[in-house]
Amino acid sequence: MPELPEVQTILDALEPLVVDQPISSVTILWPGVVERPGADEFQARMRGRRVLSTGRRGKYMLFNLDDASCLVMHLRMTGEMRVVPAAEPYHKHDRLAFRLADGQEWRFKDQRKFGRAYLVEDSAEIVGKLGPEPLAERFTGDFLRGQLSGRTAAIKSLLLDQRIVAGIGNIYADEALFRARLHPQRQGGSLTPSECDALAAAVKAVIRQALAELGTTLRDYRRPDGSPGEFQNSLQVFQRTGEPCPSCGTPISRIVVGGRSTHFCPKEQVISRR
DNA sequence: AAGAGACCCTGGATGC
DNA sequence: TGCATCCAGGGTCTCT
Repeated sequence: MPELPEVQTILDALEPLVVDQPISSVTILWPGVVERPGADEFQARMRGRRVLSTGRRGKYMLFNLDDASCLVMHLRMTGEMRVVPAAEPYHKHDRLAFRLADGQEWRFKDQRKFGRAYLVEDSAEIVGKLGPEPLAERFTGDFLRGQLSGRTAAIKSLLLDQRIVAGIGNIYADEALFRARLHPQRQGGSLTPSECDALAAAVKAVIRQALAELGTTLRDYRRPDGSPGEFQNSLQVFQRTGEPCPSCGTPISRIVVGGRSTHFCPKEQVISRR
């Protein structure tokens, strides 16, 4: 499932292939992929456009276009981006394709049809309500403490709330909570200042490492050249149920928090001390 | 306002 | 072997 490190890795590979290439035609293979405007208008307005630069906010990809509009895309669960020769047959799960001037085709493939494209005048229409980037200077323990104040929901659920911090999904939430040695069901507002500091630092560290290792490939995530990431080899708790905690050897537990599978060390991540 | 749960989807895994 | 059911989860929506 693409989270911040996967989205950034994909964008880094995609950028040199799509920037400055006029889009000569747009093929919508499944109309539901276009969230706004309507499919016909999307097709008409994208034709002839050129990507000037790319960007990212949380898990959203931003493609800044030459008419000052912005193509915003979200991969959700199973979205993939590839750039292939235009003559290559479509895959069953291809949903959207942009024909580029150099004869290549930029394709969006998405088995489960959760991914979306938005063509907007201002990207803030889509990403305006997101919290800070985890690697931003303003994402600190103090900031986190302010956001968590009074909140009774599980810290795991709050880490997944994109309005608090943008880009974290199920994998990195579990990994960060393990690194900070916090139980995923701790109430957000119960975290002490030092625990907030530790959690903010853990989030930054896990995101930095996952970026360096080009993301986590468990199933569907692929870089645009088809190769997998490497962070799956660095996972300490995620999807390691029953395997020994890398720190103390206790078998990793799996529970459901906020409807999401959650993995943690039951000995080192406890709800209350003593 | 905040929190909990449903919903959207497909296909792989599991169970009978 | 074949069929039904469960499960994965990001974001949005509804309900309380």
